[in-house]
This record gives sequence, C-alpha cells and structure tokens, in this order.
Amino acid sequence: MTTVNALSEIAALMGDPARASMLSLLMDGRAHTASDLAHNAGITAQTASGHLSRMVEANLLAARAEGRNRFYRLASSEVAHAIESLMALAGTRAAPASKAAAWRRDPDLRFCRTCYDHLAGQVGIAVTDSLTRHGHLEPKGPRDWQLTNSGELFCERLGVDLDTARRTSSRHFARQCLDWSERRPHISGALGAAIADTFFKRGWAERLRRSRTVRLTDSGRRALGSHFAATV
Amino acid sequence: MTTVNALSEIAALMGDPARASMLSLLMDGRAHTASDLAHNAGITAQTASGHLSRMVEANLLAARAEGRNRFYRLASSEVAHAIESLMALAGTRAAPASKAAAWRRDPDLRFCRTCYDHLAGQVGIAVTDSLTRHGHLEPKGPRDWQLTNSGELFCERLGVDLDTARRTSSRHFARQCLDWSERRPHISGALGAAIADTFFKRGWAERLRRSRTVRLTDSGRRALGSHFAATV
DNA sequence: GTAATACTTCGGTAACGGCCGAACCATTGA
DNA sequence: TCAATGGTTCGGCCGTTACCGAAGTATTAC
Repeated sequence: MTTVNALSEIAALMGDPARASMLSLLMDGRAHTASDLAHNAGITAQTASGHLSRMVEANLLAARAEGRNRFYRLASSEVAHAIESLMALAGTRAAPASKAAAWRRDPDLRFCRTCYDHLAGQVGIAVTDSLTRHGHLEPKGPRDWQLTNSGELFCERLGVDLDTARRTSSRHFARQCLDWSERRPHISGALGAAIADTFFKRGWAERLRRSRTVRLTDSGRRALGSHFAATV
Repeated sequence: MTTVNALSEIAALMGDPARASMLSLLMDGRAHTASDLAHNAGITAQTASGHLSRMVEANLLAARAEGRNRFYRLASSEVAHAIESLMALAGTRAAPASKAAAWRRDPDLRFCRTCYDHLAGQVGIAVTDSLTRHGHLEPKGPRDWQLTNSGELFCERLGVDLDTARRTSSRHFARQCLDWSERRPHISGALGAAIADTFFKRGWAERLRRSRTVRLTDSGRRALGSHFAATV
C-alpha cells in the first residue's frame, strides 16, 4: 500500500513533460539556475518554480542559493540511475521501425553524452571496454569494478586525478551504470567522473551548451586511438 | 526532445495510482486476470480495461487470452527492474524518520517477497549471499553470475531444476537484480526463478494471496540454516 | 537612494485524463 | 438457443493540475 503510493508519486513527478525536460537537462550532472531550466522546458519562471520546489520536496533535486540565483541539481546518482533505467525502457517501448527513426534523430546524443557526471554513449562504452580489455579494470562485487595495478598506472599516466576521486569516500569509486542507448554498462562513480574530467581538461571532449551532448574533438579521437586503442 | 517525451510518457504511465497498483501486484511475476487487477486496484472493470490496454500498447505489459479470461503480466524483466529502481528512490524520498515508519508498516514485504519471479528481500539476499560466500556463484560479466562446479552440485542436491532453467535460452541465466529494500543485488534470471520454485515446491515458502509478500515456513527457516548456513 | 534581475507566491482559468453507467462483443455452460 | 460471465468500447461528468498574469521578496548594480 505504502510502497504503491510511493511508486506512483515518484513516477508521476517524472511523468510531466516540463519536469521530465528539466530532469533530462540536469542529467548532465551540473547545477542549473531556475531560469535556465524554465527556458529549456519552454515554460515561464513562475511555473518552473512550482515544479522545482515540488521536486526538491520529493528529494529528486537539491537546491543551492548563490546570490540572487538558485542552482538546482539532481539530488543523487540514484536519481540519475532511475532516470536512465526509465529511458532504457523507453527505448524498447516503440515498435522497431519508429525506434530506429527516433534514434537517428539524436545521433550525437547516442554517440557521446554525459550521464550525470561521467561519459556515456558509444564513447563512454569504448573507454570502459578498453579499460576492461586491457586488464585495467576488473569486476568487484555485483555492480562495481576495481582498478588493477596496471589500471592505477594507466590512470596516473593519463593525468586522471585519482586522489580527489578517492577522497569522496561517500561515493562508489568505480560503479557500473547501464547505458540506455548501448544497453551495456559504462563506468560511473568517482572514477568515471574523474576520467570524464580528464577528457574535458585535456580538450578531448567539450560539452555542448544546454545539453547532455558532448562533442569529441579531433585530438580526442586521436587520444582514443593512441591511449585506449579504440576507434569510434 | 524525443528522449524527453519518451521519459515523461513512460513515467506518466507508471505515475497513476491505479496503474501503479496493478504494476505492483504484477511484480509477483505471475499473470493476473483483468478483473483481478481491477479489484485489487479498487476500480471498475471498464476503467481497468483502459489502463491495461494503454500499458500493453506501451510495452509495459503483455496480454494473453485464455478462454474468456485475459491474463496480463509484466512484459519483461527490464520493466520489473525499472519499477524496482523507482521504488529504491522512493525509499530515500521521505525524511529518515517517516521512511523508517513506512518500512515498519511493511515488515513482511521487506523480509521476503517475490520480485518478478524470484526471491527478494532479506531472504533473497541471504540465499544469494550464501551462494557467493560458499563459492557456488561467481561474477561473470557486468550484471551476471555463473554457477561454479560446486554450485552445480549444490543445486542438484537441493532439487533445483537446472535443465528447464537452461532451456529458456532467451533469458539471462543468473542475473543480478538490485533489491530496493536491502540495496544490494539478489539473484534473478532463470536460475533465480528455479531456486524460488524449489522453495515453493519443498514447502519452504508460500505466497500470500494477492500480494508479493512471501511467508517463510518453519521448515524453510530450518532449510536456510541447514542448506545455506544462513539465519534471517 | 532607485532600478534591474532572479525567483517565489497567489488566484483564476482551461484542459487533460481518470472515472463510472450503459451498451456491446465473445466465450462458456445448460 | 438462451442465460451467465469476462472483457471492451462509448459518452459524459468531474477533479486535478499545469499554466500564466500580477504582485511580492531578496539580492545586486548604479
């Protein structure tokens, strides 16, 4: 009884187009201002304000005030994971024909995007596969990986900030996250975020404004080949 | 755009109390008649019929006609997984105080229940943990386990029907499924279902009518100790 | 100080969608 | 063939809620 209501309440919250649009934008893992979210969802500020406070109330979002701005972000990676799992469902929802059409409409998003704060899509999968293929990453427990000695070395040489990643002890270090477009897990958690950071810092990838879509630069494409022995 | 709409549509479908109630009942993994679902949700047959056809249309449910009855079941284990992940979110949703209260209201459900067609809750976790602890089960790939030689032997001695389980080749054999109450994976897939079957056939557990809740019998409690070296 | 920006609260409107009664198919059983 | 049961379709009612305009509160800028 209780659990049923909880299910319908959470789902209903995600079930409104405007709110879904906001959540979708926030899947880039960054904090956005209320007006940014309102504009993106195509609604007025006052309407958005209502939506946002309801989602904060339900612990889907966290809010932080800064000057006269209010920044909203997803409350936890669990929220991001639930959204991904719904999107994975949505992929099988449509008939095969229209499903392919829908994805063709969003090829960039399928190619490379952020999922909360780590890389996803074909590029995220390529990186993850390369790490496991070379024995840098091995399964540890049900939904995690661990870095091997060679993986440790590899990350250091790459310039991945492992210390900071390890310092956020509250968070899973190398978590598996189901990719809704590729239907296979990519690396998330603190390590996933640190790797994504490296990609941005070294100019291998850049975020597109107002979107989860990420563009792989030319040097990024070369880096994938030279460092990861992967092509995309 | 496309993916956003898909998200909101799926979520909205789960977001109606009556539909959520139906989905929740169907989480027992069995097929239920339309009137059964209607009665359980507290709505009339004609209202339920509308809900059900919408969910079939969206590939959340699968329908099978049998005589003048129509049986509905969850369309796939992915659907079950998405529902579980939403429930896991709902658990953290409320403030710690009321969250504990909500769970205390449903102690049986937390203790032992079916998730789709396999055991979940504390009992499901106890069984899974015992299997891994004794080296009967080991990780294989990102979200699966595999049965070791000793595990093979153990299951045979227990009377688990491995042959039938292996014959359903379309399905994952030993899948990991995140438990929303315990926050850790328990065993699902064909093997998980076969183990649950064994529990029911040997009288170790029995389903409660119209609910996912499962009662562990006295002999079941003893079996957990003698066969699995586990207490709950 | 005043003006401008960012956001929220309130009130009223409009529309979407859940709900049931009634009527309508389809299968079973006498 | 006729009644009974399970399920679906149709039409109209009603409640919920998303939405925006207007007005109100902070915070920053001049």
